[in-house]
Amino acid sequence: MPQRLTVRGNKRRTQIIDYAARKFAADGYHETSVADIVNGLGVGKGVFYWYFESKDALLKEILVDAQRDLRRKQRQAIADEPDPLRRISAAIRTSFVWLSSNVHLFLLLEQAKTDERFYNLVRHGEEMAVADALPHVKAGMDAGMIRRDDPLVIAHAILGVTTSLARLLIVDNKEDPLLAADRAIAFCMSGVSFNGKAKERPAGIL
Amino acid sequence: MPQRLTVRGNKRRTQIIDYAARKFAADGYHETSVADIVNGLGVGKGVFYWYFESKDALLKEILVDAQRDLRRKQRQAIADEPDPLRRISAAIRTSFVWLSSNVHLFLLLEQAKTDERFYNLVRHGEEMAVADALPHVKAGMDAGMIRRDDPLVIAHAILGVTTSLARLLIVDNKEDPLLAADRAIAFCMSGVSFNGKAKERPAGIL
Amino acid sequence: MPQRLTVRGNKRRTQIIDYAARKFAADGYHETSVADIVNGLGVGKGVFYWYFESKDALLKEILVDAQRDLRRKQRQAIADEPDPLRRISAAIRTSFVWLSSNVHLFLLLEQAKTDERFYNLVRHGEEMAVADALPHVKAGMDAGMIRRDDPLVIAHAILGVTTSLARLLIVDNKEDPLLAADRAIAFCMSGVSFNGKAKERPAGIL
Amino acid sequence: MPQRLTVRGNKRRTQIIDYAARKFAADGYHETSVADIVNGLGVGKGVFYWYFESKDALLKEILVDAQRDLRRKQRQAIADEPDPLRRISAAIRTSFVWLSSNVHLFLLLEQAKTDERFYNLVRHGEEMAVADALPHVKAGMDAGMIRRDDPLVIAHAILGVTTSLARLLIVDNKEDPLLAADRAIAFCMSGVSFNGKAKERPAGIL
DNA sequence: AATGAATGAGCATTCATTCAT
DNA sequence: TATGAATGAATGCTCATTCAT
Repeated sequence: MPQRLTVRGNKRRTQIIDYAARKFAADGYHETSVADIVNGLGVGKGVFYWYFESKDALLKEILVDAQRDLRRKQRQAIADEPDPLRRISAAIRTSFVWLSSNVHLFLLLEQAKTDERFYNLVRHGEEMAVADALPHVKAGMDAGMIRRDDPLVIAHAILGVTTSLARLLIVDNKEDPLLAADRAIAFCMSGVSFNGKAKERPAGIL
Repeated sequence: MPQRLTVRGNKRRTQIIDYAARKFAADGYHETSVADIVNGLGVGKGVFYWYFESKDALLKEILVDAQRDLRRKQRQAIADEPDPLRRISAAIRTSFVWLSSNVHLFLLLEQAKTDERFYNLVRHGEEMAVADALPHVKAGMDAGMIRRDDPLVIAHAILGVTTSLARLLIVDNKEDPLLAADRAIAFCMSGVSFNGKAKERPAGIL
Repeated sequence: MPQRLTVRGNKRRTQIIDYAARKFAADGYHETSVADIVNGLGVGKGVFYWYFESKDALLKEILVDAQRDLRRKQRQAIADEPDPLRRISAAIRTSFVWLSSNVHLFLLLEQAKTDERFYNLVRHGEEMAVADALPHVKAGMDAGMIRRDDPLVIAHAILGVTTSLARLLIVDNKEDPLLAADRAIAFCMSGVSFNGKAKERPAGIL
Repeated sequence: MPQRLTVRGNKRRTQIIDYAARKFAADGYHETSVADIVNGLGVGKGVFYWYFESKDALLKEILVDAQRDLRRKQRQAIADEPDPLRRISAAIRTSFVWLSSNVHLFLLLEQAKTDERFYNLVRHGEEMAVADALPHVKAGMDAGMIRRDDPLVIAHAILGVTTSLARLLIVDNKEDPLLAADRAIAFCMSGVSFNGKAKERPAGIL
């Protein structure tokens, strides 16, 4: 609501965003009341509405921020990589690394995606991530490295594998993100079959 | 609450379950009130609590029913298939067919999975589906048809691809479920690469 | 909110309307909370919203009902009166009688008229009252009994005198409504001057 | 709160009073928050409470100022007029002129009159206006120019006509105030009947 | 004089659940 | 079995007012 924030104000704002994101992820958006948030922070209820127009607006901001942050990281990771398959691998790896240090945001995104009110927002972010990946998938096809299919389908399948294994390996099993990424990459490259020519040589930590 | 239901009572019950499931899927569980349900059915509020202990209990029943139904269908489809890869393909294909005629249940399951209160329930159902698939994955590995990795990881990756492409191709694009399934199978079999020996010969409709 | 009300329900509804109207008039609409109303009636908060969509909706209903009631009474009083001036007098007299037994509704109408949200509603009711009076004013002009001016202006002036003297004589001084009406009629007929030919012979109760 | 204001401080104060008066009149006192006022003026919230003890106190000051201003103007207009009826006419005319250039204050007074908290204040101002008019009404009666009735009733009736026609002709129809005043005067002088001897010769501007 | 931040009681409204009939 | 009525805790949000700087 206020136009310009002081340094103190900006700290408060960030504090609320961070606390709320974790609480939403842990207890659920609907189950977390504004009262829970402000009480948890030990501030008055008015503080919340000083910084955010509504509870919905806060979640939207969290979601947009999270997706923007992940996207930015992915672009950086891909930037210097000429090989299409390696680009895709790098993107997957970045996702796992980002996710493992932002588990709450991952869970929150998954949650929001199933809520009519936020579905479009999350979906839009995903579409952009998919759109980012599309050129590389196409380039891979043109270079004969990737089998021909609708690139959109390929991209969504990769997203599905990433999401699914992130939940299993990172959230539940708390595995190392780079090792987990390698397994997702392996599946995306050759599915259940043995490595074909599409297999890239992983540049992971080990 | 009631022990035994008359024939009429059973119809009412089923009617409520069906209406509620669609409403929950369309508008969201939290956004759908018990009043919405009973008003939509043109009955009094007492009816609801005659048949169900609570709103939560109703959703749980819907979820369990849905997962049981899908699982039963998958078992039937797999029963006569000796080849491990074909079993997996058949399971995927069954999922797509079931999903395409139960889109609301698919969406509801996705939704419930992100809700703390129902997460364990849905997860438990998924674990069973994964458990069902596990022997086939292992058999495939033993037969040298599937590369060696943690079978659980493979199973979850397949689940991720299925879920992701079901949403894209069935829910959003309303594609034919068997064609959609073939694309998911293709990805699961060989990822982005060209079909290796792991590729099964599809036995789809065409 | 409910479609059909039982006898009991209708009683409750009327009870709420009546209690709220008096409370609104006494303490002010804004100053009276829904909690005040339900506590005053000794019922739960949900009861209010079982019968009314909102606090605003309740006030609107009170206002419309009040204006409809007054209008109906005025029409009855005028029905058998052939003389234009006597019709006007009868309408004024009816207003005073109605007002004296519905002081709270009078005050509430005055209050609502100054509230942006209800202004149009009240104004619309007044316009109808004025429209009811217009033909008689015109008839009086045509018959040479009323001086020529915009009938709308005349009608509003009469309304102004009625409102103003009702507040002074009925609300504040608690005078007899018929005597009070006679004073308003006298002013409307000849203003500050002595009775000219426009003076009607009062047919008041005494 | 502050005892003495600097020149700049006085300007601020006047600025707030003026802005708030218009906002209150346009949107309603309750609907206008202190935040609305300070934001509309582009100043901080503290400013408001530097100059005014409370929101209520501000409105009270606006109301008192408005009534004092109108009263002062009426006294000036009446000062040199010996004829009782002409005095009354002059007062009515002054009201219309003042109202037409202070529509927001007129509306605000009407609004405040229906609010328990401000009723007494506004009423007190009106009583003083009535008290101002009373001697002239009495003088008119003594001179045989005005029919005998309770002067208070006559004065309130005049006030009612003025208020009612001001709303119709000035606020709604935006008529010329002097022409509008003439119509109010005509009604006050002879009601609906033709001009008797009570009719004064209007000394309006034209 | 002025600002942005903070307070917290209060408000309208919702809704799962219970109850009398 | 079924209904309409009732409950009341909880929620998101507002806003007059105060405070630290």
